[in-house]
Amino acid sequence: MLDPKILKKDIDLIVKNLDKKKFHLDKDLFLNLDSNRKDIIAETESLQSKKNILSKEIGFLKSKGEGAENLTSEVELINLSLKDKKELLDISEVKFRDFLLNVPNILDKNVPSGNSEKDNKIIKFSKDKDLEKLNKVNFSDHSEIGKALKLYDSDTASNISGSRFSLLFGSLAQLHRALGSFMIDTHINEHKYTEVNVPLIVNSKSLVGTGQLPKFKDDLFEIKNKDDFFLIPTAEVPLTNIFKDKVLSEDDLPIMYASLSTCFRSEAGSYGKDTKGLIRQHQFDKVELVNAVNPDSSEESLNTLISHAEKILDLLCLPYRKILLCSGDTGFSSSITYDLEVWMPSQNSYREISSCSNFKDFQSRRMNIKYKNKLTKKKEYIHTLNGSGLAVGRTLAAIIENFQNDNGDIEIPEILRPYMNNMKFIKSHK
RNA sequence: GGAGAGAUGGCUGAGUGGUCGAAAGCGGCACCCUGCUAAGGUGUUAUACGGGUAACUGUAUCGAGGGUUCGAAUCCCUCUCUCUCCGCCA
Repeated sequence: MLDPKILKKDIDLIVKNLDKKKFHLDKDLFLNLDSNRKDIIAETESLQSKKNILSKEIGFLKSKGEGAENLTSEVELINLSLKDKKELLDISEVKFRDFLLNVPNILDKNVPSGNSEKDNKIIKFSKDKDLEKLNKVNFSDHSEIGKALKLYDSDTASNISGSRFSLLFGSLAQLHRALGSFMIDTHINEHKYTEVNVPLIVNSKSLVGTGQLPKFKDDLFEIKNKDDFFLIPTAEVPLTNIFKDKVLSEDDLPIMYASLSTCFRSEAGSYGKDTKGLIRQHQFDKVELVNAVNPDSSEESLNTLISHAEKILDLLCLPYRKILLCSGDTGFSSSITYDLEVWMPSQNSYREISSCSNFKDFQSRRMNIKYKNKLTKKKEYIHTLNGSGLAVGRTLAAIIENFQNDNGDIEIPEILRPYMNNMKFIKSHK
């Protein structure tokens, strides 16, 4: 949520900024809502004030044993018009807040202008990009490889659940589990995150806090027989909401939480896209990194956060590139987003495997997360950031495709072998 | 799922219809004092939204929402959450 005061003050600048995000901010509507609300507040409060004064006087008179019928009937009259005013006020407050909740975050000055992913800016390629490997022999899709090994089955999964679900068997299931463990272990041990085990079901308030609601309800799975339960689309939601309504001490910042969790997305509107394999599932595992930081250091924190995600790709020796998303591709809540994209040989392209964003005070304003600033002695909004470190299913897919040998076996990246009983290859399941 | 108890400021905890944004203690902050020194004293200490250059001022907030009343932390209703006991259960 944007600060309504700043929005009003810099409205023309903000309209321009959000224009680049392909959001049209209705300036007149906002100014109207704002002044309308203020007028009603003023009227309501002056009535309320009158009422308070009179009521006190009645109390005073009665304590002296005197009658106060005149005053009582006067207050009754005030109450009548107050009731109408309060109804108007409620309506106007709700409209005002709804408006604000639907306005996206403003873009960081470093975000390049652009409309679609074509305008995203490539920042760098991974060091050990193995071109020989990239151009190698076999371009089988990971799902084909998995099926050939008899360790992957989407047909049976769709009987059990429906489309966009998978079954993994044997050493492929083990590799999947190893990946999750390796990632979270690395962040805990090397990057000093605190591991958190989170609820996979959250209420709508939490989703409003992080920005999935009210605008993106269609992307979520809602639980039908229970009021106000949603499956999390990412652990970002519970992790960031840990801080909701808290005032943190400046000394505690930054707070770094990491969680390996299952995520659920309805993938509405992506019919026909990535229908094969593990790339776009209704259910997938992901390690999520969330930082709560001092506003002064959020830019630096984003770079560090990205390096944490990159570290995983480096350790796995997967080829990737780092992308700065253009204005049109940057998400609703984000001010600036970098993606990491892993090389997928079968698609001859890079695919998103991590998305790291600085939300600045957009989420903390929605969630009311503050810290006590030692210098100003005021409570101020913190900055929140998050990133995937990494999406486990997509990483598994990338490993299958990038580490496939000519004979069809999959070589297990060295760093994962301790998690796999020192197994070196995944061979076909007989 | 059944039975009961509860939810008050950063924390503990008083407060059952008016002068209560709320006693007291702890904690925090500021200043002062000092041969009782891991001490003492004094003051101060919430948030949001209005109005005002400002000093300041108005309104709201005692889990949430509704109701009774001229007036609600206090009475009534609904909901949420927490705790205790019973049942069930990974």
